[in-house]
Amino acid sequence: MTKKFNSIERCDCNVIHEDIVNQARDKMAQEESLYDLAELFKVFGDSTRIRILWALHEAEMCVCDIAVLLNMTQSAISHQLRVLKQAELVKSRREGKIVFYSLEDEHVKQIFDQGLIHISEESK
Amino acid sequence: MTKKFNSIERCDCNVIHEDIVNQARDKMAQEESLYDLAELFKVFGDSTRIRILWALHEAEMCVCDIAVLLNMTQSAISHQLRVLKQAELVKSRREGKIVFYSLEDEHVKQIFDQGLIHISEESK
DNA sequence: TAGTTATATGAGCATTTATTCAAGTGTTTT
DNA sequence: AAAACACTTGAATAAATGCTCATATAACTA
Repeated sequence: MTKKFNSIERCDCNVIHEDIVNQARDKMAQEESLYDLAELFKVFGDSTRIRILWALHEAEMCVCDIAVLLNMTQSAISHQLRVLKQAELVKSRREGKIVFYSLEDEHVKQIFDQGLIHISEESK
Repeated sequence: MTKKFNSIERCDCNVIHEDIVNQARDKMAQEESLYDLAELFKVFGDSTRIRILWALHEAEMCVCDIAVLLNMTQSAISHQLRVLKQAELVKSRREGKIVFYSLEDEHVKQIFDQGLIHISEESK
């Protein structure tokens, strides 16, 4: 009854597997950008944003075109484009009244593809 | 004043860019698994889960080892391992009282790597 | 059998997030 | 200059999410 279940206490495993834990600790330190990585994937982890990216991979498009394509309001699309721009996944170009959006670079496609490989393996 | 701002109405662009929009529409139909893809990236889009995956890439580990490594409660880790397992990113193996978790396959690493490439490009 | 250890799980709570609504900016047209 | 158009933005709201706490389960141990 003295044991507090919800505290971060060491258990016997931690001692038994000490070398494994320390090894993993080194690996964690090695990659300090794991938080940035999570932020990047968070941007991909929304169906609206991923559909925008997928559409832009075909062609440069303006906000209202994307809106009708995804059957959503311009406002909603504009908000999400802002997120995508902050993540440096898309860039924009103004031509008069119209603002055209396109993919920032080619990595986007590669991140997509790796994900799709996993999806297709899953459904086997 | 008759214009409703927040409805999904066609604008002049949609007519002017008709072929581009239709082309993109074909591309959307082509990949009906975009929602699954978003779900996958959503799992990667959390720092706790991505650190778990990163740790497991080094070695198979039990729940309490991961907990001390990330300085979090066993409960929190267990909840996240459940999410990772449902996404088929990790698998588990029981050995007496202890449950060992490991990566389901090698795609995980590749998805990681693509993300890291983007991160490193960004910070240039 | 009772107690301990390792893990899982359901409910509750606080935070984040995606969308909507309303109002704004910037550009073109009349 | 005024109206129309394409887009942006801030506030509000509803839904989703991650963690905590308490409890449950499963395996081992005394």
